[in-house]
Amino acid sequence: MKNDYRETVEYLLHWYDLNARILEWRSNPKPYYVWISEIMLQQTRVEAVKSYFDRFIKELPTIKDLAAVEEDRLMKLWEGLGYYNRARNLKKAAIIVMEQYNGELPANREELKKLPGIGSYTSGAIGSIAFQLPVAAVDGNVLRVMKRIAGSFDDITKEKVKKELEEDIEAIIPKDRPGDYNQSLMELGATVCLPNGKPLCNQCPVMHLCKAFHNGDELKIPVKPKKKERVIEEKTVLVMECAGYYAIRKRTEKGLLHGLWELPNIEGKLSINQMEETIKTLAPYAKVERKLGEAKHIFSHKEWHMIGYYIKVERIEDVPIPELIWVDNQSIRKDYSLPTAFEAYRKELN
DNA sequence: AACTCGGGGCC
DNA sequence: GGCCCAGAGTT
Repeated sequence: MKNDYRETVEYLLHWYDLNARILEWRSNPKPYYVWISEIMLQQTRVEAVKSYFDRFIKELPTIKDLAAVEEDRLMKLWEGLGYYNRARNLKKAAIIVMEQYNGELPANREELKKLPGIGSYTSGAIGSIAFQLPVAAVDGNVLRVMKRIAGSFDDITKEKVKKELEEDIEAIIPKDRPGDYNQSLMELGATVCLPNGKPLCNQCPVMHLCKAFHNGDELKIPVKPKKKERVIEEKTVLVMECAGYYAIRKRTEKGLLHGLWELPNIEGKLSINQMEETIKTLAPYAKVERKLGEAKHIFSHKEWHMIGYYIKVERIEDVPIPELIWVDNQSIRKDYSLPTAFEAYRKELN
């Protein structure tokens, strides 16, 4: 279904001029800054990104620096932000930009989209904000705002709906300020046209154009189907300590949190008796000192339900588990990316 | 078209 | 306890 959003342009741009938040990557929209910020902002709120962005740019001020950064350093810069493939793809793309684009991002949406980690939204965002290309940048905010304005009950998780919206936007996007128009839609979605049933319609610069508001449907839109339940995984986490050093290991190559570090852990929740039996076979001279509390960590699609044990080891040689490395707490904090999922047990390290 | 991939903030 | 967030890549 085609929608005409032409009338929104003047109101949204004017509102954006008065209400845009001051953000580092907005004040200085160099392609590299816009790129890094847009990747960080994928599925991530502005407030969470700010400090990561500043640190990242300070550490890796140019695409050349990013292309050369060491994997562990990169993961450390991303630690806690989540979706770690975003960071790996940044580096991959930076190498391609150095080798194929003379060190500068291409000012072309299709070329941008070829780079790892840059899809339809991000290519539109970088294209319009950094290069003033008249292209749409449709994210969750834009879908919500536009479907409310149109009074549309389309299922916004459908790819076709997103594609049609891109076309509708590109039909009316102002050629002199495409990046500002896209950002005005996102800014409105983030600060006024809020999700979860609390839009601030009385503050909205386009409420007179909004069919959802007119019809009293603003809480029913956007339409999304329900998500399926998360899978629950039970784990027993071991805090193994030897003279102030703690055992950690690198997670396997693929899948959840791959390539990051973790506290050693076993499938299933072991009772203290089971733990004592198990430790005999793993490390005969280790002692189960005490039970730690239970903890839960929720990912998008699974939950870890964990129990922990504090295990004391007299000599590292007594633990014949080759994949473990033994590191003091200060080094872990400085050099090893230990995901937030282990936070409850990480507190035991000192 | 469905699944995987993090973490946090807000109700 | 559930929702959603300036989504992209893989299957």
